[in-house]
Amino acid sequence: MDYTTNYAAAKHLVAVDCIVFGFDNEDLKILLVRRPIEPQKGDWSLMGGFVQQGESLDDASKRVLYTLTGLTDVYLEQLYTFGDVHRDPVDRVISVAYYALIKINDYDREIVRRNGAQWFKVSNYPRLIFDHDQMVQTAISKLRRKCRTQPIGFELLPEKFTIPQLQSLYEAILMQPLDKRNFRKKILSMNLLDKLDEKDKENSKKGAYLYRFNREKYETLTSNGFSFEI
Amino acid sequence: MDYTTNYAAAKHLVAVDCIVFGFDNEDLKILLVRRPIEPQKGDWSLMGGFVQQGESLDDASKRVLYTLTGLTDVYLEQLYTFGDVHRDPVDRVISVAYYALIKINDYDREIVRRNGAQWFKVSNYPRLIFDHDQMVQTAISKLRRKCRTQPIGFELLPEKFTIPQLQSLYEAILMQPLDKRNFRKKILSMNLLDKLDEKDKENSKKGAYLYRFNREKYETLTSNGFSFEI
DNA sequence: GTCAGATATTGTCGAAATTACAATTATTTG
DNA sequence: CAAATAATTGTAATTTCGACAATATCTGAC
Repeated sequence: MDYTTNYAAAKHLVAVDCIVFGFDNEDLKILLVRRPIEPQKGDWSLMGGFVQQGESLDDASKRVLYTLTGLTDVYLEQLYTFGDVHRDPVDRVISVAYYALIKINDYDREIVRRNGAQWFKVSNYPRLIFDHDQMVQTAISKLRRKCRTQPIGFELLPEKFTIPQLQSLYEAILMQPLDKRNFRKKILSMNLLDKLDEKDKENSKKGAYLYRFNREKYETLTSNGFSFEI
Repeated sequence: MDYTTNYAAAKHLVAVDCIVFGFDNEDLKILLVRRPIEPQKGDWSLMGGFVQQGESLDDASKRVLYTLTGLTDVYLEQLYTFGDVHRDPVDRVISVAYYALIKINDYDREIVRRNGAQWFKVSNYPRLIFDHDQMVQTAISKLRRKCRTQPIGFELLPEKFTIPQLQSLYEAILMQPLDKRNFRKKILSMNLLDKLDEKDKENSKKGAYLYRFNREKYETLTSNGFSFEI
């Protein structure tokens, strides 16, 4: 910041809003809440909260996410800051949007229920308050771009997952079908997955082998110039 | 934003800081100013200013850039919001960083001189106040990533430019030499440049043909599924 | 006016990556 | 044991990428 203008300093309300993504082996979803106060009480919205004195933006986003899901230590990244003067029709509020990638069954269902939260497909979710729809679209774009060059998709899957599960995750994010043989070839050729001796039999009669993402391998390869690419 | 927490609202100083990039046919550069007030008066810093009541973030960044360079209508994009509590040792200030790409000879030299501004190579610039160094590094990373998939490099070149000029811009941003034949082949194969009948003779005896980026062609191609890639 | 110097411009070939495409395997259930 | 379901595997054609060097054009010096 700087003091090089002739303008007097002005203080602002600053909020964080969280786009929480999950994947249910079928669709990419976002977690929405019903706004508990006026104006627009009861309308669907992102989960948010004001940044406190002595609280960093990252800490505020973690707090908001914890309040909603009971989760800590999840993938959480700053997305964009929305600062139009009238984005909130009542007060002028600058909002820093964050997006989180969570394993959809890991959150505390009780806390979520208490918050009136609900999962919606990103392909079909209700009208949101203010500019929250723009936030969601920005987040989807970013996720779609980023998942191609960074191994962040795994944040949306359980620890152990199958190749077809991983493929359908990518298909849901990218909104396009992928070739089974080519997908498997590519992902396995990167040598980032450890094949386990277990099979998942929930989704097929034959059963599919489970794999685990090996972050250490990823970091070793990356430091040697490797770059992830789907 | 939301009111769903038990915390009382707190207001914050919000600033914008601008990383201004230029290219002098040789090096990628940033424009820095000397901080005019205490603390750390006289130290090098990014140009910044506080966000006013009734002023959007985008407008604030445009104002700061205009104050520094006299320019309007330049490429200006939000980068990241820096919100650590003690990033400014005196006051708690949340800063939204923007980066600008300008044609290095287009700015008003008088205004720049009055601001005590100076261009520095991104490969060698002085220590900056607060977390401004982190801002610059974040901006360079973003530029390096983005210039490969979006035609933003042209913002740093004059209206008319030669292929070797364009190549040395990319070499400066990416910090790696590129093959002349392959570069020319690739860029021309995209059909985004109009070849002019003029030559630039400043930089060589033979002279190099001038080209112009054709934004309409780019948009047509893009809407047909084309994607820019260096 | 000729030569040296400097940069612009052009093409080919082998390697690597990408794409398209279909049969077989393993298991469960009726 | 037949049918149904999803997982798993390979190959060939195409395209893209990367490496690599000779020629063209102009200026300025002599």
